[in-house]
Amino acid sequence: MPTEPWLSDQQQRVWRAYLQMTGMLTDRLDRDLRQDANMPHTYYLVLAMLSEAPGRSLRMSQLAAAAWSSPSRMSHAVDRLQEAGWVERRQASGDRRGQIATLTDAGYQRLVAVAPSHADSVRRILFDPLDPELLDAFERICSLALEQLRDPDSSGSAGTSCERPAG
Amino acid sequence: MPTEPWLSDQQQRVWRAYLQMTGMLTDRLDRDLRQDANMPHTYYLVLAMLSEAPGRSLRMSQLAAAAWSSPSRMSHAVDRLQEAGWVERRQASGDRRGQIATLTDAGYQRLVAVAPSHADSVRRILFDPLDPELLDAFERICSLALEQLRDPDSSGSAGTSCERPAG
DNA sequence: ACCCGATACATGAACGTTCAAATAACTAGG
DNA sequence: CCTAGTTATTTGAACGTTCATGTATCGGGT
Repeated sequence: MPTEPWLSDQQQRVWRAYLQMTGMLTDRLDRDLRQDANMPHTYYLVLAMLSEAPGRSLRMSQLAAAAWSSPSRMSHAVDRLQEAGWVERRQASGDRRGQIATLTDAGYQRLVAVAPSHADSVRRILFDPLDPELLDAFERICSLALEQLRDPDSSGSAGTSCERPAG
Repeated sequence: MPTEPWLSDQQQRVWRAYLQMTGMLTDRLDRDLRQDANMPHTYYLVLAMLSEAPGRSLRMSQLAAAAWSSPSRMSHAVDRLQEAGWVERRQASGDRRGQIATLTDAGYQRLVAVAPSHADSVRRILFDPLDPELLDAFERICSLALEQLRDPDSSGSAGTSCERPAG
């Protein structure tokens, strides 16, 4: 029903390049962060989001939304970050169900100790090679995909016929 | 030492869009594949790579390379795929250390049953919104990043000073 | 006041990935 | 040969994520 089945040769080529690129990039960032700060990239994002929030604090649900994480994942993550002494939990005033996560001084120091080399890696690998035109294009590509991802339509199976697997 | 510390505002914006886009996309694909075929996306890739190989077979190390996976991960993955009856192991002739993974008929049928809707999702979300220019740009962006990632230089810490975390 | 559903978060088991280490087989030098 | 070192693959424990479920708490109706 939609436009066409399968991917064109170029689309297929780009898709595989995309898969390899994102895989290698997250691998690299994750490995570096684990070496430098003993935490995975997702945990780094939690600290970064908290550091930007007023009072370096966010309710669990807001923190999960900010880091594009599920509530359950954030619960586990804050468990670990709390054990490490980088985040604290506090009861929310007004709503006794609410929990507020706060970045500790130790957590902030950890963050600022690691952030420069992390940001530098991202810039060197991903952005330095792009001229302004390509950067604009990259922004549009991400925005367009996000638009599709946020639409409630594209879910479930829509398969037609089949000859090649098209990994 | 390198060009500049941190990211520009636009780079920061694009980086976060990229993080959210890749996260949501892999989530969506992984969820769909688990529902349709009871396997994660990485396992789908294993089947897809095997299906394209001569004799639908590859040595473990080649399979790992084709799917951009570690040897250990592939070993565990083939364990599971073997339990499911989608892949078989066989001794390599000539090198008694070698193991050859082969896609079974059941595995191939599973693959072709799932592939259309999977490819369709990828196309709808990622490629349909792109005009030819943007698709070209996307290809160049991925290639440039991969070039950086393959270079042996960009590793370890290169941090300078710090004010914002720049998640 | 009570009930019903929704909301906020936590819990625990299952799963996939990673890491370090182990096993086994090949290869080259003495 | 035989030893030392390398290569191919496996193993098991630790970790992070997911899923289904559990436990409070809030809000709106009656």
